[in-house]
Amino acid sequence: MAGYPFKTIEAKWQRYWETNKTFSVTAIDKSRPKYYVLDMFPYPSGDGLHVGHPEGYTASDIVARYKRMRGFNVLHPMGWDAFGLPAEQYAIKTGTHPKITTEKNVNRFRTQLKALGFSYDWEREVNTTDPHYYRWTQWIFKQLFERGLAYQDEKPVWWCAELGTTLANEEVIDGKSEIGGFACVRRPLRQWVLKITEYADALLAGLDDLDWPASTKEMQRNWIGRSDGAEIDFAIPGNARRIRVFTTRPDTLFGATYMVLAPEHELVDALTTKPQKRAVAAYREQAASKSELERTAQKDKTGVFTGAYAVNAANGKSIPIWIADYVLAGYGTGAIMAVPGQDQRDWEFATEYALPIVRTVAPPAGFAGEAYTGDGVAINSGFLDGLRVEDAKARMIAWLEAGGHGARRVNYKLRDWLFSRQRYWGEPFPIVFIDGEPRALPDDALPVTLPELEDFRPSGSPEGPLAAARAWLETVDPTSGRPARRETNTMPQWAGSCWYYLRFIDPHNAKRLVDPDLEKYWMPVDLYIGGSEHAVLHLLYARFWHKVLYDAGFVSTPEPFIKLVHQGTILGELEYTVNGERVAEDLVEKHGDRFVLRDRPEVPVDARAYKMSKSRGNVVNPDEVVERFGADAFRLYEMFMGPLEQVKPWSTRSVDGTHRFLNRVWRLIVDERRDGLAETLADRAPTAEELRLLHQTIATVSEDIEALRFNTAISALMELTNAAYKWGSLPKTLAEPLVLLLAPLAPHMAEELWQRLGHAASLAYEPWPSYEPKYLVTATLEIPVQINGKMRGRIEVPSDADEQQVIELARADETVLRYLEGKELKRAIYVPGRIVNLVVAG
RNA sequence: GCGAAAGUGGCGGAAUUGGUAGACGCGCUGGACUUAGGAUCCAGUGGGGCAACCCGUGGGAGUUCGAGUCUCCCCUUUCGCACCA
Repeated sequence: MAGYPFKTIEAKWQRYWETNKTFSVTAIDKSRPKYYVLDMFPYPSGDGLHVGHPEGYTASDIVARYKRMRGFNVLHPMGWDAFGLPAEQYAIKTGTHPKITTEKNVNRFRTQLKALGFSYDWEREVNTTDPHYYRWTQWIFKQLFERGLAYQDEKPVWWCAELGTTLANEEVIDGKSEIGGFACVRRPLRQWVLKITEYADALLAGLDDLDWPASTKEMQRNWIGRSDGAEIDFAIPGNARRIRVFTTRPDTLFGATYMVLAPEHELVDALTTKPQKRAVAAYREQAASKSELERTAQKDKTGVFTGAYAVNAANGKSIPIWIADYVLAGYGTGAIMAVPGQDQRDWEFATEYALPIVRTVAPPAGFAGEAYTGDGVAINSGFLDGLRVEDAKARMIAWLEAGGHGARRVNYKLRDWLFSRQRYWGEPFPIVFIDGEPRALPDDALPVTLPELEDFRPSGSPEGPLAAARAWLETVDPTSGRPARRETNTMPQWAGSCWYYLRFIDPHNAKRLVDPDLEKYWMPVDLYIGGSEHAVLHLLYARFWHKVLYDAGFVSTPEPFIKLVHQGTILGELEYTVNGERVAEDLVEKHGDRFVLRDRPEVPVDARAYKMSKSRGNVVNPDEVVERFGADAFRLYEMFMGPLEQVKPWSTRSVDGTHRFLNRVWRLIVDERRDGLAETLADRAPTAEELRLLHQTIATVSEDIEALRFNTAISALMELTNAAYKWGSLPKTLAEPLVLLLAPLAPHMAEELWQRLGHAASLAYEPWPSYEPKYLVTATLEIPVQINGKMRGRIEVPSDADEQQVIELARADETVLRYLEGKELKRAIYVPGRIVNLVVAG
């Protein structure tokens, strides 16, 4: 296959960058501005890289290289988020220690990434499973522990039998584990929990100033789930206890006609009257047997009367207390005041069980719905009557507080973060127990390293497999000298990724997490690129840890990641199917807005791209693409596919396009037969047109890279190259900037061309070509002419012509005249430099 | 069900944000050079029509001199959330 020798060139420059430490930022001039561009570091799986990884990595690499040429000190590191289930599951299956598997996978990933020419400072590589690294993960945990932000609690938690471990709320979706999709159940266990709820408001408020995708911010807001309202206590005649509820609508208290407790509510037993005991017990049992999934899936409201009554303090009325599973034990206080007039769920329940409904907000005239949840004027509400919702809320809260019936209250959906796992392959806790009391180990006892084990299997008990490491387990507390027992749980996968961006700044520091001066220089991360699947997991956890470190004075910024971008998923190749069977593309054609079989047009064909998966067999291996087209063409193609953030289908065939483009650039400058520069490379002064196009390209490419619009940056470079072919030659003074513009995108080829153009050093720090608007000025402009809004022709006008002149020229144009004949010109619009529109009648 | 985003050639996508729709690329058609080509170069390529022209950005209405872009209704797709009191 003819073409430029990408294999030789790419290997050559990768070696060059490595030996010359081209991208090292260890000795830098700190008077220059900094730019920290970070990728979400990968979990080094056994499958190696897939084409989705390099999408984000290429984007960040382009920015990193561009910023270097713009004079920034650029921090662009890479590492491994290597604790986690797959290595451990592999260990269970084969007996191979996860350390071995991890090392092998990391080596493979590193080789693959290097083959793509990413400009990482490899001296800063970190690995979360390295004791030198997790020593500091443990140290941060200690900070949390010592501040009361890490505590042990026994509460119902998610337990996944299949994975043999507990999971955090964020890791359980619809009652199934996020990894593997295994069923999970709620089970009370004593576990480590991090008090993320204490940071709920800070995490919420911090979002406002972040340049993040709106959808991601919204997801975090929803996850935190702040709602403002009141807590109200309901007295129970003949009982000293009160039922406390949370409501966002204290203004509707007069309409609370009954109460509902979650079936699990602690007061249920005490409240239930004798005659109701059986029905209540049966209902509770039935509710308990339902999985979380079944419970959320069911839409109809069921419940049972407890036989007890409470007093509505607002109107002194006695209201019945029910239990129903539409009230969740885990939210608010696990009990509600039911206001069927203003809440649709309560309305449905009240209708089902013939409970009274009282409207306390007047619905608008003609309102035909059931419960009315909108704004309006209070009715049937004593001292609130006539007030609008907002005012009524405030008045009611004041009344509740004055009478000791309740108080203003903010409630969150966010729960504290369940932080322990019953697995082997994770960070051990820096904690020992003396007489059952947890104590943090002193700093010089860190890291607590993982003991060797024969059997990595989860024990199925809350202790986890580490409990089997007898010699490791029993120890002596260095502080008190007393015998102690180690914590046998490990930290979740997310721990190591909560702070890795800080370690990249100072990866080899044995004394501190990160040197404060370096931290001040590099933080925050200016651009963070990674998948949206971490919107409420990693990205929320990391912000939480960061805020704790900020409050403790270890970091200087309240937020870690200023700008965040999610790359869109790359789907498999477009597939044509009939009833699930693949059909070759050339047997298919489009009829109207659908695809059908060419020879049987009555058969519809489904055309779509699917998520890459082993089972579907549509996974693309980047190694093969690089082998065939080269890393530069691969990088270019991934960026040329479409907008970075968009989901888009892969097309191996289309990689040919960017490969061809690189070949065209190559041949414009290099002639291998002459073993030197191409004849097309001309030693002449550029023409005005050439300069104009060059500077337009500089402007476009610069703006597009800044805005991460790589697809249009590449097309601009293609246009410049195509033009050079039309010109028949390329002046050397254009070739150099062209090569520099190409450098961030296709760095290997750019370096090689730069060298062949006579430069000794790498172009990595060569100044970015500067754009000069003066070259864009032309003597005449071509202005399109519309008549009644329809395109009819084009005129050439002097670029300094005024409105009147342009309109005169338009009216005099031959083609335009045909349309004006016999008609009356009613109006003429000229948008300077843009367009002329002549409005005619008759 | 609720919320958000998006629907443009055979395909991926452009369109200076209200001003020449389809840049760039894939694919396709024709030609050149070639023993050959899945290499390269040149030309063409939204649909209809011999043409002048007409039609065209999911569908329908509207605002405007002018709408892919703004407004309203509907359809479809994708992504979130899903009894949160």
